Amino acid sequence: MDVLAEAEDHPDAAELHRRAEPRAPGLSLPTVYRTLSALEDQGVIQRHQFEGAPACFQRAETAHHDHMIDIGTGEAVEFRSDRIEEPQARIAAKPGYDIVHHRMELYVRKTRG
Amino acid sequence: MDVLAEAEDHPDAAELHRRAEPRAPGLSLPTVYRTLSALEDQGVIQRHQFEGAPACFQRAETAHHDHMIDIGTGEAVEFRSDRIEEPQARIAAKPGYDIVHHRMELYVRKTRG
DNA sequence: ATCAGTGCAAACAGTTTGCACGTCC
DNA sequence: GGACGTGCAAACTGTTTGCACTGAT
Repeated sequence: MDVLAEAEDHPDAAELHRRAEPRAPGLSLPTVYRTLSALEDQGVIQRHQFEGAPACFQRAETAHHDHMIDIGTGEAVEFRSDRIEEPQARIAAKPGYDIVHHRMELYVRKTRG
Repeated sequence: MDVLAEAEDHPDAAELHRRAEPRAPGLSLPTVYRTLSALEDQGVIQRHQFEGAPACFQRAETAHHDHMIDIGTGEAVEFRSDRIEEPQARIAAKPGYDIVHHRMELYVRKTRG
C-alpha cells in the first residue's frame, strides 16, 4: 500500500487504487479504503477533505503545512507560515479549548494579466 | 426559506427542513437543497463543510469570520483574527495566485482540568 | 398556454459494511 | 482449525436529478 510513499501529489482513494492495482493485481477499492483508514488511525497518513473533491491522502511524516488549492486544476500546493500558525492556540485557549487539529486552506486561481 | 435568518447556529439541510416544515407544510428535502443552492449562488448564504458532518449554512451578511468546531458537541463557534487573515494574501500572491476564498477551521475540545 | 416551482422517487458519488472464502500458522 | 485479510455485492449518507403535476400569469 505504500504507493503513497512514492507519490508527490495528493491522490484520492480511486487514484491510489489505479496506481496500486498493477503491482497488486485484483486489488479492490474496499481494501484500499480499509487500508487507508487503518493507516490513518495509526497516524501514518493524513486524510484531506478539500471542497468538492473526494478525500485525498499523503504521508504524515512530512512537516506540518497547510494547503493552497488551485480551483482551476484541483491541484494542491503546500505552504507553511508561522505567522498564521502562531496565533491559533491563543484564540482557542481563551474560551477554554485545546486545539486537536486545524484546517487551513486557501482556494485560489491563477492571477490574470 | 429564511428560517435561516432567525437561526443563531449553523444548521444543516435536514435541520432546516425540520424547522421550516411547520410553516410550510409538505416542504420536501429536495426543495430545501434547491433553495439553499440558489441562495448560495446569489451569495445570500454561505455553505460550510466541516469534517465528518453534513454541510451547514448561514447568512452571508455576517462579517467575515472563521470557525472553531467543538469535536465533542459538533458545535461551531465563530471567531475572527486579523493576525491570521492578514498574511494569507501575501502567501498566495507570491506564486502568482489570487485567493478566491479560504477556509480556516480549528477543531477543538474543552480543556480538561 | 406557459412558465417557474414543487413533491416524489430514483439516481448519484464516495465510502463503508456483511459475508463467504481462501490462506497461513 | 482459528484468525486474518480479501473480493464482491450491497448498504449507507448526503445530495442531486428526472419527471409529472400544479398553480399562478
